Amino acid sequence: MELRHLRYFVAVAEELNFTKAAAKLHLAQPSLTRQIHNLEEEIGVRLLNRSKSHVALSEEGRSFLVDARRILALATESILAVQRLSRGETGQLNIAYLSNFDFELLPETLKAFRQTFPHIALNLFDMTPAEQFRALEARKIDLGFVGLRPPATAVGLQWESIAGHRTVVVLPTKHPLASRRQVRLGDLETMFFVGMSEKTHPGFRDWLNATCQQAGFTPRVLQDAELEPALMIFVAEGLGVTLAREHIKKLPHPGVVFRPLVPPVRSDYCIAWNQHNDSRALREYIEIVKRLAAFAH
Amino acid sequence: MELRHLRYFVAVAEELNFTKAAAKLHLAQPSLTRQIHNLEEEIGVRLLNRSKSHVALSEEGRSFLVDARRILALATESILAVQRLSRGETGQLNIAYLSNFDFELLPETLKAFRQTFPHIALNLFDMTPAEQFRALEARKIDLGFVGLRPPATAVGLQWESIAGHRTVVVLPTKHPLASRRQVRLGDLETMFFVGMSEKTHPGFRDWLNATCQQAGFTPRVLQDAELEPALMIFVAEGLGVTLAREHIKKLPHPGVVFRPLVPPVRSDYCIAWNQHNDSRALREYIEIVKRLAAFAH
DNA sequence: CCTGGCGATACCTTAAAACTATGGGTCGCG
DNA sequence: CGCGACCCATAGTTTTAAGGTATCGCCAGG
Repeated sequence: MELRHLRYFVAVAEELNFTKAAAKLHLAQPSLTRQIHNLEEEIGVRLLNRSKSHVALSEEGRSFLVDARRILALATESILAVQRLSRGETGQLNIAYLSNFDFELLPETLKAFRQTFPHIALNLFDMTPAEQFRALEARKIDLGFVGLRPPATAVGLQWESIAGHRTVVVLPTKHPLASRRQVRLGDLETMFFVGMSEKTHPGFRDWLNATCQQAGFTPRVLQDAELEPALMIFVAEGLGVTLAREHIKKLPHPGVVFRPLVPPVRSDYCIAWNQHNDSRALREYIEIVKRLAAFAH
Repeated sequence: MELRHLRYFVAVAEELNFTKAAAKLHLAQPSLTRQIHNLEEEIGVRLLNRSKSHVALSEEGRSFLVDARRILALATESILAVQRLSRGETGQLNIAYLSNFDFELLPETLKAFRQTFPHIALNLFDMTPAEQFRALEARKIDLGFVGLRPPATAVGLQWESIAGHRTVVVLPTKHPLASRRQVRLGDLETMFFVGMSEKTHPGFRDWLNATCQQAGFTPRVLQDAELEPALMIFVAEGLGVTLAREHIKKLPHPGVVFRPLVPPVRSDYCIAWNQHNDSRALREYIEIVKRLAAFAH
């Protein structure tokens, strides 16, 4: 059975006259007769009762007509839907971010995107970087504001740095260095550090090591936190110091102070996506992020 | 676009390999390639991303795949459904009756039908005879327990008498004839009658006239009732007498008595259906009614 | 009883689906 | 690094089946 058979059957059912239905289909009447016969033969059910000079739907024909119309409507609607999708008139974009480490670029770019592509649904998900990497690999989300560079274990991901944030030192209030207005990276060489767990922030340790290496030392990490609030608690309790992007200041915590580094140290903020993701909405959104990121510098 | 294109596309989408998909479809690979190309060209959307030696679904392809599967499933399900219908495994039978004038044959036949065709849905509707005739013409119902013979105005209806019910006289308690154990039809010649309205019981007047004609007179009808309970009230109030099938006794009413006719007069009880209705369930049901009706004699 | 309209049938034409053969590219393995 | 296996695309041919023409037979209406 092909859609053609359904189209022909619906036409005959509407006209109840093979000759007229054939004309409407721009078809010769015998061709139509034959196709309907073929259809009835294939499904093994008489759909039309033909007395000489009169055609009527059988009970089965009436029932099948409903289904035939539904199938045809679904087919044309599916074509239109996929065409709309390819023209970018519909679609969705699933974006993940880390609520504890959000910054202006996310709402700005969402607003800009929504203006240009108002018909694309934007879905936001709050995930840790590790969750984002998994979701990107599984194509559950299209783009993640991961911050950290994707670790080597996350295959197939593409990333781009969209900002160079100032790095600050996070200290307990009662820490000797807290009295200074600014801190040199080398001052931290002898300190114990707290960090983010690799389970939730894969690549954090690499980043911390690489950053400290600029001052020629490897940080000694005593304790890992799974989420940012826990990190602040650990620092406040004096378990160690840590480095973080300046945006951590938006998460103030009693017993914790932030001090700028001299000379300033910048750390990348990355977005990541699946390199096999050919979503047009994604491409457009990345363009917007890049443009606004460049503008912000 | 034909269902073939969808079948082929789904196969390729499942295998992500033209050669294997072609084998699964018992098809040469170039044919499959061409059909997919044709499909993409017709709808104007790239559904598959082919790098040399790798096939992947595009975003549009993923979306279209869902629809394609739905359409194919609907198509096969529709065929199965209409086949079940033609085998009598499914279907429905809409039957109307007059609740005020019901008799044993209805529940008996329903029970017998349900035993033989347990998968056919039986829908019952309470309608006046006039409503039943209209519904039969409009094919809203398949069969009506109309009682009366279809009037000439109801075209395309077929009917059959399934019982010859005894006719009784309906009298006010205080009526002179009420004191008799039985009444002759001729005794009613001088009486005033109440009857059923032609609006709700088309053909009632014809039946009443034809019955009285057996005694050589034409009844003088003073008042019409739209429903049976109203008829009983009118008789009780002394507006007139009337004739009815014996089953009217199931509707006792204070101030009303029933008296048999001597010699007995029988009146047909008819079922009616649309002569163009080729429903298998209907045919089977009529057979059951005829069989049980013959048995009841 | 004839005529017009309709569907079925027979036979032919044409379009397109399917096949074979083959090319050229990529990937993986030795 | 090169060879072979695999894979999709293309070209040309065959085959299938959809579409067209002519015509028949049959009912319905005049």
